Amino acid sequence: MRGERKAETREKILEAAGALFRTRGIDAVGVDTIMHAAGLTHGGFYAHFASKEALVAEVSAASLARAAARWERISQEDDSQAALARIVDTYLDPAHVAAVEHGCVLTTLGPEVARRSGSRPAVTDSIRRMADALERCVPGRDRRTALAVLSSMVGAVVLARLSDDPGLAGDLLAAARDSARLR
Amino acid sequence: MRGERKAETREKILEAAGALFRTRGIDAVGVDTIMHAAGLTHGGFYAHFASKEALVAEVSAASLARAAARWERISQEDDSQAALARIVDTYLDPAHVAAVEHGCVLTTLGPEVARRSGSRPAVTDSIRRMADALERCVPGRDRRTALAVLSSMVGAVVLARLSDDPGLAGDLLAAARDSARLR
DNA sequence: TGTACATCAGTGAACGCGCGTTCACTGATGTAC
DNA sequence: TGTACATCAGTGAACGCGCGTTCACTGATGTAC
Repeated sequence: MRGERKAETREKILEAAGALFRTRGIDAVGVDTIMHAAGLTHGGFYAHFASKEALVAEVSAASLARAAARWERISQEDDSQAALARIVDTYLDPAHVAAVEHGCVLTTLGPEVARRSGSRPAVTDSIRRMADALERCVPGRDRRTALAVLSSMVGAVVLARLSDDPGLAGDLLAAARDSARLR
Repeated sequence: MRGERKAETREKILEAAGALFRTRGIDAVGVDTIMHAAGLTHGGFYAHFASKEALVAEVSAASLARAAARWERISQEDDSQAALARIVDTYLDPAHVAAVEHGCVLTTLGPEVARRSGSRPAVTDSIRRMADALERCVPGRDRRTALAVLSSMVGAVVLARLSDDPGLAGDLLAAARDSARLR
C-alpha cells in the first residue's frame, strides 16, 4: 500500500528532525540536512510538510504528547509513591541529561519553541497533561506541589546541561530529586 | 579620548545583541541586524569582536555575571529570609516572564548556550555564584535546598513562557514561589 | 496471467535571499612642532 | 595658536556559501481490462 509507505517516511523525517533539532538547535539545522538524515533528498520534504515551521510544530507537539502519555500511563499503573519516584528518577537521571538527542523537548528546545507561536498551543496542552499526571502521584494530590515538581525537574535538567562541571550537574539533579521525593 | 568612545560602542553592541538574542534566538539574529540596532554598520563589528561566536560568549557571560552579582549583593545586605523572598519574588514575577528581552539568560537562551562549548565555563561559574548566594539565604544554609530552589525558579520561568494560557503560567510561577518560600 | 495506463513519492536543478567575514576606504580625533 | 601628520573607529561593497522553497521530471507501484 502506498499510503503506508508514505506514513513510514513521514515518521522517519519527524524522528530525524527531532534528534537534529535537539542536538544542534532548530535554526542550525536545514531541511536538506534533515532529509539526508532520513535517507532522502531535500525536494521531497514538501510532499510531507507545508513548511519547515510546520515540521517544527509537529516535532514538538508529537514528542511532548508521547512524554505526557508515558507519565499518564505510569501515574495510573503504579501506586502513587512508586509512580512519582519512577517519573522523577527517570527525568533526573544523568542519562537523560547526556542523551540530548532524545531529551525532553521542554529542556532541549524550551525557549526556542516558546518563540514560535504556532507550536505553543499543543505544547501547553502537553504541559497540562504532564502536570495532571504528576498531580495524581504527589502526596495529597496537590496541584501546586505537582507544578513545583515539574518546574524543578525542567530547571535542573536545563542547568545540568549548562554546567561544565559534572559535580555541579550531579548535585543539581540530586537536589531536585530529593526535593521532589520528600514531599 | 578614543578608547573611551570605543568602549561605549562595544557596550552598545553587547546590549543590542543581548536583547535581540533573547527575543529571537541566537541563530535568527545576524551581525547586520545587531549592528543596525546599535546604530552602526555591519563591517565595524570585527573591530570589537573576533567573531559572532565570541560575541555570544561575551553576552551570556556578562549578563549572567551581572545577575550573579545582584544576588550576591542582596544576600549580603538583607536578613536571609527577606533576601530569599526578594530574589525569588523578582525572578518569579510575571513581569520577568513578559520581559524576554531582558530576561535571565538561563531561561531565555539556556539550551542554546549549552550547545556552545565556548560559552559554558563562564556560565557554569555564574550558576555556582547564584547557588552560593541562595545558599546564604536559605534556612539552614543548606546547599541542596539552594540548588533545588534555583532549579525550580529556572524551570518555572521556562514553562511559563511556553504556556499559551496565562492562568497556567501564573500557577506555575505561584507554585514555585510557594515552594521556595516555605522551606 | 499479461499488457497498458494512471498515480504520486521521491529526485535534483534552480530561484532569490541573507548569512558571517574580509578589506580598501574615509574622515573625525588626537599629537607634534 | 596654527598647521601637518598619524591613528583608527566606523563604512559599505564584495566574497563564497547554505538557506527555504519551487518545479519539471522519473520510475516504482497499484489498477483496469
